[in-house]
Amino acid sequence: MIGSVNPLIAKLDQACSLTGAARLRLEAATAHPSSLPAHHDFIRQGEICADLHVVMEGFACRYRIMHGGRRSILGWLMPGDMLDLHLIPHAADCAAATVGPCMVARISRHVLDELIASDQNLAEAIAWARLGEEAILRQWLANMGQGPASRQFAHLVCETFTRLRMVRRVNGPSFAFPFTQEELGDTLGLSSVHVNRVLQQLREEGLVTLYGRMLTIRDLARLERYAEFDPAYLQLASERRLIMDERKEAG
Amino acid sequence: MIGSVNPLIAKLDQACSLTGAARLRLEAATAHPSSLPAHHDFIRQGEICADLHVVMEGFACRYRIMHGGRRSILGWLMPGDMLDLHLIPHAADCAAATVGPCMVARISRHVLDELIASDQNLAEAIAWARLGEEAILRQWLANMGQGPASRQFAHLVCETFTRLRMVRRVNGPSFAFPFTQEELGDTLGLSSVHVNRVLQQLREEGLVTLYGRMLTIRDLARLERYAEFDPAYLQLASERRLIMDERKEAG
DNA sequence: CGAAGTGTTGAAGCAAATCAATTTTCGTGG
DNA sequence: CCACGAAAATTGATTTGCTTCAACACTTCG
Repeated sequence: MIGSVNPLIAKLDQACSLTGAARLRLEAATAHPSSLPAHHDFIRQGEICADLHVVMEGFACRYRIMHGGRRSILGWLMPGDMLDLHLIPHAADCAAATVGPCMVARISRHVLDELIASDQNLAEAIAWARLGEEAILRQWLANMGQGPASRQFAHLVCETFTRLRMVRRVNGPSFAFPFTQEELGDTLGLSSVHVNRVLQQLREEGLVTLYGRMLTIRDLARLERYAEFDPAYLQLASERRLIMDERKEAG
Repeated sequence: MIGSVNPLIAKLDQACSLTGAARLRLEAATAHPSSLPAHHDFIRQGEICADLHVVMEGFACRYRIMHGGRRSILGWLMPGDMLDLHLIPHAADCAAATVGPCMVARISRHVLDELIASDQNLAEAIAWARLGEEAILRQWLANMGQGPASRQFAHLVCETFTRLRMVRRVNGPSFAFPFTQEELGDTLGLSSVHVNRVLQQLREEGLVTLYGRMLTIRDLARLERYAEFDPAYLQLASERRLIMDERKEAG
């Protein structure tokens, strides 16, 4: 299953049904991703990069080194996710690195401009993708630091599972999960020791297990309740259709 | 001083020097803000609002009611800040409310589209404003939950002071600060009791005092060091000029 | 003037950090 | 393939920052 679907197309198509021509253009633009090893920085903080990166396979993250040496992970990037989607080249306010081995495509600003100019629908889909990106960021802000750590982690798992499903990267209850406990700690603002205890707790409660680099959801419904997870913020795409319909009725 | 400068124009002009015509258009679009009382909701969560709101005077915030009744404040809005800057109408993922009394202008999507179409420079300035918005959001995520609560609060004060300065809303060391301790707690994810103790600590250290609804910075340099505050993320505007210069040299 | 909202203080409890030691897993070269 | 060293996971003991609960003072406003 993995690799069988272009994740970028899957994601954008969910926002605005793409034409065949648009699919072909996207397919061409992402046809030759580079294969990066685990823990490889591909955007440095402060670097001005005009090009767009697209994660095609594996996990990457955005992070920043804080005063005192502590690392803070500010976002996870999964297949179909774009980096620096802003239409303006600017200095990166945080670095980006792979977590496990990754496939990352690079689209030059020039090609991106062409893509957007060529297809109104595609331009709109990209705008929606950016909106979704922002929604996730705000959700992280709301999630982190609120309630017990086990709930926060459970929420993160629910989000990840949903995002992966949207780009057809899971179908069963398990998926590859290359984060170390220390990296999870850097994400949630917890010590790795405490992450370990949280994982044990969730395993004992029969919600989630993490063996090797494989995460398994034991009881999705209970996990979502436990995490207080509401997938609405990830489903801007379907919401969009509601809005379009409303407009037609109004106009 | 307060009210003497249109904060939206001040902000956008910092990103891309505006033409006289653009200033006039912005002035006209924000000429009749409505005056809202304190603690007044003006965007409800889930509401689909196509129009753009601009805070012209006072503080507002974005918030969400969490499972369990707790309120989480996800952003502060100050003079010159725009809400729903996305170019797409969509369901709000969090509510917006005034904190103290506020002046809020409303720009219809129609007028906004005209503004953007009329002036390339203005369109670019708005894109930069959105970039700045995102940078602040990411900074909040990095700030909250990292290090002691007193540092987090100090950082918030530094950011607020800098943002207000950029729109000419302060010149001395003091400024109006209408937040209750409970609202500060909802912002930082702390109990109001602990906020109270943090405030006392910062006062004892001679960094910040908060009397009535007026905040005074006693020692800015020390406060910034204490907060580990780096204003870079707020200065995308000046950075922009660097990038433009680079381009000219390259091209 | 009374009532509600806000700020202040103290005491007790708890979640998570920290420190430190041990085991397990993993990657690599012999 | 096994042996080795390094990275990651696990466990226990201790400490601390923050929460919660509760009472009380102060302010603001109807």
